[in-house]
Amino acid sequence: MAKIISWNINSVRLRLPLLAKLVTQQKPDVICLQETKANDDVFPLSALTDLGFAHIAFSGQKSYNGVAILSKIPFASQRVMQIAGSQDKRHIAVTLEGGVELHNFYVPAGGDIPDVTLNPAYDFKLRFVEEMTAWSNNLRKPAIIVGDFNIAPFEHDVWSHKQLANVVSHTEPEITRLNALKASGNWCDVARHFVDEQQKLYSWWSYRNKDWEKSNRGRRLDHIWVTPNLVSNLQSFDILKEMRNWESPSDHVPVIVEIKL
DNA sequence: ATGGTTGGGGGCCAA
Repeated sequence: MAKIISWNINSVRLRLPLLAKLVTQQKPDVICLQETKANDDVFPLSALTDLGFAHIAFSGQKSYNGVAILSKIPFASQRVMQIAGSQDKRHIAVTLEGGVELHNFYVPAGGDIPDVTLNPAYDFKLRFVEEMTAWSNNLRKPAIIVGDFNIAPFEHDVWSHKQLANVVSHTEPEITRLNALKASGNWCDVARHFVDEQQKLYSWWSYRNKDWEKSNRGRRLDHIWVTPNLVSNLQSFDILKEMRNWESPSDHVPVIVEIKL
């Protein structure tokens, strides 16, 4: 059984102490990070190796984006994709020893205005997910995709379906495209495999709130999906909500799957 | 309708 975590860490260097605490508490085999916000030459490789991860793949850039996979399981191979014509570091993939492909994505947030003619970032986000779909169609199986998809697809993936209907992350064009991606690989949404669709489920709470826990205006932006042939291998799913109250937290909390590889 | 906070990096931009 392998425990795999996906977490938008919002600066890998700033949050090394939280990462250490997470590793101590959860003892994961693999951690996929997004928004490392560090160029490769300042990536804290030795500190992460010291946390027990002998195998680390990373692809970063200065200030923005950046992804990494920390693993106790060896990699048979690793690679990155450039998506939607961008140089952004938003994807990294490894083939885990045993043959399962693990893909880690940081989907663009898409800016504030949900209009492709007024907001190039929103257009980029939609095209990014469309290109993921084209990629997914040609994927060899079995595979796991994780990451900050920056889209909350279901009604109860947001605190208010009505109030967020025109807010980027929960708009119809985004959800339509995410559903197309999901259908292209017949992907299993692991969170909703374990937790009923009618139950509220969030992985992100804005910093711009006096009391995130009391207002509880969350969104489920972080996802773990597996190919159909891995569904019977799923053991558990969890969202580490309490980590949002740790000192100097990310605005995202880790999502966790246990799966037989 | 607006603003609220955070991180990186040294300007504001992105989230």
